[in-house]
Amino acid sequence: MTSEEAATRPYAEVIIDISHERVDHPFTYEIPEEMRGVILPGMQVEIPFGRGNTVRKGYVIALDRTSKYSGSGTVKKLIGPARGAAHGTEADAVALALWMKNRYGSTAITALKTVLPNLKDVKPVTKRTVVLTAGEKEAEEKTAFYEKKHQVARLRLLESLMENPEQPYELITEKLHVTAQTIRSLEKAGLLRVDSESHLRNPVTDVRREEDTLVLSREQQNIVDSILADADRGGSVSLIHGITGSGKTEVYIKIIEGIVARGRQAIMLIPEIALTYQTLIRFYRHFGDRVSVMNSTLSAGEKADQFERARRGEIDVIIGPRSALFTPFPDPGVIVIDEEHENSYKNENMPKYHTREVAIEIAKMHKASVVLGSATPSLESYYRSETGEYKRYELTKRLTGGQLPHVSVCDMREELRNGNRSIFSEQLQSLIEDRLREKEQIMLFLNRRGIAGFVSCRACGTVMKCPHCDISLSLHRNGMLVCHYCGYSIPMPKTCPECGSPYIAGFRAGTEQVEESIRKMYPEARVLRMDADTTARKGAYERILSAFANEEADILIGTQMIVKGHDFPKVTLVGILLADLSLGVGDYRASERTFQLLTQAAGRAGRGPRPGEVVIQTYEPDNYAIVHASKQDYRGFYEEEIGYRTMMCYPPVFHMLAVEIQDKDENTALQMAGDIRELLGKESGNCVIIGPAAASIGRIRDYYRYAVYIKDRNYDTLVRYKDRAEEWLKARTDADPRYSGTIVQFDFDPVNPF
DNA sequence: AGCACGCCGACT
DNA sequence: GTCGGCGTGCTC
Repeated sequence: MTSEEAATRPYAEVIIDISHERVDHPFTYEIPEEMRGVILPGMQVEIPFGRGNTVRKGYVIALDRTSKYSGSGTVKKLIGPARGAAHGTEADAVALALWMKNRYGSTAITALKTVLPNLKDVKPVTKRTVVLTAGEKEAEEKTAFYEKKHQVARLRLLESLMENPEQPYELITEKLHVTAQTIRSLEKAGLLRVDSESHLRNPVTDVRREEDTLVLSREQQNIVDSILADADRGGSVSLIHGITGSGKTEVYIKIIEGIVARGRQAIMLIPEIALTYQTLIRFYRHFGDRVSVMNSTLSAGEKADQFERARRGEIDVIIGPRSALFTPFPDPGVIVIDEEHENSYKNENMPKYHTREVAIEIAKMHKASVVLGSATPSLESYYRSETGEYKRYELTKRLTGGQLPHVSVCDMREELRNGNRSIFSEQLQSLIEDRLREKEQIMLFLNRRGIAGFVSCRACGTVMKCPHCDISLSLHRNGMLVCHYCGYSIPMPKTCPECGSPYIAGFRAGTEQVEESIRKMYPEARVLRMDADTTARKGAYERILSAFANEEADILIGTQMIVKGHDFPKVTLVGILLADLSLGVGDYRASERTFQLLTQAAGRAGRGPRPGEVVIQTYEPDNYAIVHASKQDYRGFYEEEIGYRTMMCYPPVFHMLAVEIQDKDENTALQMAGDIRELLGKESGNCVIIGPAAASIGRIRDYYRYAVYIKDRNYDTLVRYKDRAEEWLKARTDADPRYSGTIVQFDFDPVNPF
């Protein structure tokens, strides 16, 4: 909306900065005359609110010619802008936020804050420079004057400026020991000037833009051409299914290059922790200081700076996790989602959005393209590429030279029958010995889901549990028992609190135990371990990976985190110690997750010239996820899995809404869950309802957790059920104060079990 | 969410 | 007789 147009609309629709359903609707305020045309949608404003007219913050979502308020109260005047100025890109953001509120069921204010992160409290960093304005003659006169008067601070400042007429403010106050007061008085005297320019930090430094001679294969070039042609026709959604090492990154770079050449911008999304240094360097080489990075180590202020730079058109490309999706580019042309199957693309806070869906919505608004890439696409994306909703491209050749690794499956039940009680199969042991002899590297991967370092009594079997959560406590190095959900911690007891037996000990079945076994069996091997414990310190993650890349170790032992996209050419053996552990999780995505994990882990082997070997150890060698992963057969897995999803009415064939209920009182939670089930049962004739079901973790932080699931082919139908449930909930909490403390949240197409 | 108005116990 | 407990209800 232009300023002229805004000036004709004296009423503002404002969302109050309170995240509560009872105030989650627009409030009408009158804009004082002198501010008309200044106050624009997306702007943060201060408004008087409530009986006491407390000054609160709010966000303008629309402007009107006439008051929309029909109640009996009076329309108040807003106070003014809270901070900053509107830029013009916010109108899109407001529309997106309201779309998200409706689709995912959050309050408008949390949706707005997700989409307009620059509205969160951040202090702008300004760079101030002190500039000499006095002429040479005047300056010399004044120098003599100050010298005579023994005004040493002023003298120091002026002399320094005569030598160097433009200096950073901080340099003067710190090195010269000149106070702000002195600078101000010289400014008043007209001798100098303080320039302040809001300076936006760019985390990209010291990387020279180089002529990167990327030569694409025929396969790669075809994809780039096709996607760019689509972009010129108003955009498309494409899935690139490419095996590990098939050169997806080069394709992304070339697509982005094409989009930037058309004067548009690009958003490159990567999973939470997976941004490798090598990938980054390649983007820097290509786009120089026109690219910016966003990651979790940046402060809120630095993140806001990146958004501001994007808005001003100082950069063309942003690389970052989920939150980088909301970069306010003036004309985004492509959104790339790498490793699109990753769970971190689902926001687990409100609004519980999926990055893929929001990206597609943003793309629709801007006639932009979405490019999804993965070696193991999510069932969702592959299914939509089958129905034709997305275009699909295949990258089938490994460019890095190596062939696909040889994969074998070891039945651990048989090992046990043959008297092998160690955690390594005969085959894996002999391969480890071989690789150590050959001075090649090994990765041992433990799928750790489900086994923590829990503590139990050998005498009576009591497991130490958190008193606030349905979770067993895990033993940490410092001798404390810690709950990973609420942080509760107690010192490790000497005797069992139930039976008094001293035989109480940690049941160590994690990576630590693997490390210990390896050290015992192969004392000469150099071992690195990577898990939540060893990466707790900042930078530890990168340190371990680079140590391994520099061949400072022979064996890397780790959990999920070692399989994400890192290239170690010297690795010729990957051992997956307990492949079926993630199958036991029990939600409908367990097989998909297992298949993805195994395929990605196997892909780590043989990235160099030497062929790789992969050993998958399992107790369920016939499980289809394991069988297809061992054959690196995505298509085969997909066919089988989609059959299961279809039969069971699960996503992506159906959509699923999880209504998550939490209360400190178990009966209240259960009652509410039952009532919601009944309500939804009445609403929906033919769709499938499950529940109330106890959550996978029945209690967290003293809140009892239940869920009701409802499935339907049509997403919008589920949105209607959500709206209906919200409305009903409001009435219920009004009528019965027992439920005022009950938390009810919605999760569409859940990715992680509740 | 927060603040005001409202209807019942221990204080000058 | 009043001061104040926090239980409901509204906020443009």
